[in-house]
Amino acid sequence: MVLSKACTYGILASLYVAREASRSRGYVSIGRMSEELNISFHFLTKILQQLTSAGIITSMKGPKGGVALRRDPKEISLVDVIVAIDGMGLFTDCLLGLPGCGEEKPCPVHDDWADIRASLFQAFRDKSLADTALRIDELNLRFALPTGAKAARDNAVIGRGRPE
Amino acid sequence: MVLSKACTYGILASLYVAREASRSRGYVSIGRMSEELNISFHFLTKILQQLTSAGIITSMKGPKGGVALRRDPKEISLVDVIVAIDGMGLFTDCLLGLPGCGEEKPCPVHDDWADIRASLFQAFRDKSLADTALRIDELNLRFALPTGAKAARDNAVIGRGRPE
DNA sequence: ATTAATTAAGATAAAAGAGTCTTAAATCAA
DNA sequence: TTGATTTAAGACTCTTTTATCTTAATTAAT
Repeated sequence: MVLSKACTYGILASLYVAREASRSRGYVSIGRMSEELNISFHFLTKILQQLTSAGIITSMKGPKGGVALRRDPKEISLVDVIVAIDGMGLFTDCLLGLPGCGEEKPCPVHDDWADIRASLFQAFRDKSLADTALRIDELNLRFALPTGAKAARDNAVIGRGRPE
Repeated sequence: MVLSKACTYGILASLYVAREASRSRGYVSIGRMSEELNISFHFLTKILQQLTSAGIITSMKGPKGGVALRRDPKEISLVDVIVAIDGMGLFTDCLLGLPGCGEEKPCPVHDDWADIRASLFQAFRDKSLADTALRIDELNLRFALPTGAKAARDNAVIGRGRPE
């Protein structure tokens, strides 16, 4: 797996918050978000805490509490979210896990992987939450996780409502 | 992690066998290979069994036994090894783990990731064990895993012998 | 045939990742 | 102030991956 599950959840949640932010002011409830995205509430909470300590979101306790983006969604890239949860490893580590691999002492696949991970980094550094959230609405893209195993078919899509 | 540890070990082992094959005939001892690559013998054995059942290598028991490539190393690509151990997921799955993500029903990052995973596939499909093993010798590339934690510095390199 | 060397295979263990549960702390509303 | 709501934090469980250990099966050499 390229991204950890926690990281993919973090991205989906960030996009969800970015979309909500463009609709109404105020904080987005984690409980509601976990239901709509079909992500375990407590697990999601932990992930959002990581995003909080990374300075990507802020949180507020109590009624009407929840989370909100800390900066303008135009200024937050997907790389920011990925790095906050999975670290820089994807963009820096040797594909074969050989420590010390680099330009001076490359591993057998260094050159190819270095190119590819660089384009990965570039693609996701240039993709802001704002852009990506906008694309979701414009193209009516897939977004939420399926509710069950079989749900891989009747794809849940935010904005159209989800099947019970 | 992009590739599982088992998969990176499988690649290193395949390259090792390819290099040995170009030197002497006969089977390559798993015990010796595990020592030189600093990979746990029993774990490596299991990985090689996967490569065996995938038709990439053959094995022989008994004295002078070991493993050998089943086909011409020019005809075995890194993709073959990766797929044998980690499956096709890296080259087919949605980055965000959304099942059903595809051209018709893309996820928010589908387009970028589809490009990148395609170039990943292409790069490693066009890289044969023969080519890669040759490059190791020509450029005196890094190859083996470090023996310990600190060994990340005094990088072990096959062909120069390893420090005790 | 016997023995030593070597891979195969299965059981077990340790570590990491993913997910759940409980309690505490903060906030809002009445 | 009290109570309800919501996030924070830590302990705990479950699963998968990684690694080890033991025993069996096969082969070569004597």
